[in-house]
Amino acid sequence: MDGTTRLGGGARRTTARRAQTRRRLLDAALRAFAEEGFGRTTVESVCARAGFTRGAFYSNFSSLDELFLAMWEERSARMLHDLREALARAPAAAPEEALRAALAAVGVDDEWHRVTAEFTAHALRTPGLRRVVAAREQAIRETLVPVLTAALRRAGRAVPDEAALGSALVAVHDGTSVQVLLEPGSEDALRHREELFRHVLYAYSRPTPRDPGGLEPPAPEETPHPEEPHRA
Amino acid sequence: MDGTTRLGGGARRTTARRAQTRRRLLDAALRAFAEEGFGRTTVESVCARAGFTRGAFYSNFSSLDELFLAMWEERSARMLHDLREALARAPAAAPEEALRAALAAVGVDDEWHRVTAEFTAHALRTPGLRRVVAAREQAIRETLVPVLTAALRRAGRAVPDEAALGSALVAVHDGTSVQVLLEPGSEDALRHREELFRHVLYAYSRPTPRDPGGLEPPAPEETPHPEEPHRA
DNA sequence: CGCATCCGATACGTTCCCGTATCGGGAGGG
DNA sequence: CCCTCCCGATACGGGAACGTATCGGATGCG
Repeated sequence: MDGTTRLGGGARRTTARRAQTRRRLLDAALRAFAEEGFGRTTVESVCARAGFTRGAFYSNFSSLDELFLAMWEERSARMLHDLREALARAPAAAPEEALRAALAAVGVDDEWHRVTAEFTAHALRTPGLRRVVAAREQAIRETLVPVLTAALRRAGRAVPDEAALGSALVAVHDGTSVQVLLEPGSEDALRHREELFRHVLYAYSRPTPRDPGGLEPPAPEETPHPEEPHRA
Repeated sequence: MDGTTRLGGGARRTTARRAQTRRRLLDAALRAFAEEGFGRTTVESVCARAGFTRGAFYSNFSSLDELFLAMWEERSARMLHDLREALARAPAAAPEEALRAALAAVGVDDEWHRVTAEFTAHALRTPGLRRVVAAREQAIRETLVPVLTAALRRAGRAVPDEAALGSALVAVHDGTSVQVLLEPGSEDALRHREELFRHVLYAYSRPTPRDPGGLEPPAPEETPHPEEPHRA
């Protein structure tokens, strides 16, 4: 914690303003990518926003792709962290509560969503990145699902297929986020989003017959699940 | 239908190979945008794929944005048309059947999905385009929902909120498409997608008490829907 | 306070792509 | 069969952004 790196055999030395420069570049990058779109964004644009010239950029990164990836991983990790925290804090009385906390932590941030959407599209055409995105999604699922499962169990509901619940929630989040952003002021979109989340939550769990617990069973009956007809 | 335009007062004349050129450019554009991403795609790249030089391009379009929009609208309209056709053909015995037909018509086309995803992200930053995309989504919902509703009714189920069902299905389609493409060979992703659709279909409908019809009621009971607690 | 080192600014040559202006071949019409 | 007018190819000038090489100020250390 001295602000500089040790000199140890061959290692570099100072690292003071460096970090700050990197940060400013990373922050500027988010704004640039959100406003101009990745792909239309130029090195110079990012530098201008950060108040630097390209010299600063090439001293810290070797390409726009690298900066983009670094920025995305940082924001994405931060989001995942916030999610964990929010879920840890939520007392998890009702599963609805936990889900609401998760949604609040993740939010439907316009800027961030645009960047993520475009990054995902980009990743779909770049095998290396595709794996990165897939891994992050998996991490999100694995953070979210156990907490929700626990909350559901406490509410007297069991989750037969946790993996399915996880991917359903992520899909619903992605899908409805677009809709919410496509219709800026629409209250309908937000309501539909929330409703869909609730439906999914209950569709992927069923009431545990035994141990009626103390909590009110919020609903009487269950969803169909007509065991795939297996026909075309 | 003579292949050329009438000369009437001041109108232009021929339009023979013109159409073919446009088509080749439009097709090349899809490939270019899918592979390189909109934004990284250059006019020259599109022309090269189509076997033209830039002269042909500027003679037909005034900008890449215009070509992009034209291409997207064409493909998107074609997709909507296919969807209508598939739904019209499906005898709609079971709602699952109708949904399956719809999904088959829409498909999860890698190329097309990437282009759409990026276009949507782009549209989110361009008010004019945002409205175009929103309108197209609405058209899709309005095509899909009545058919499914009818099929569900025939299967002895009523849809209380058609708008909600529509946006839920679109959201689920978008969200799960990404997942399927993120994990190329994954059978899980496909299964989860299908399962989620089924859940949504049943979660947004409930059995009609009267008129038990002739068709087997595929499931006994209903989903919770705990009337929003309205609490934070 | 002076020195070694880092780091971002500046300067430069290059590449890529744009958009326009002009040309020549070919498709229809008469 | 000629002749007109379209339309895509070619040629041209310009600008934007790239990546590198070098410089001078700042920074941290003794």
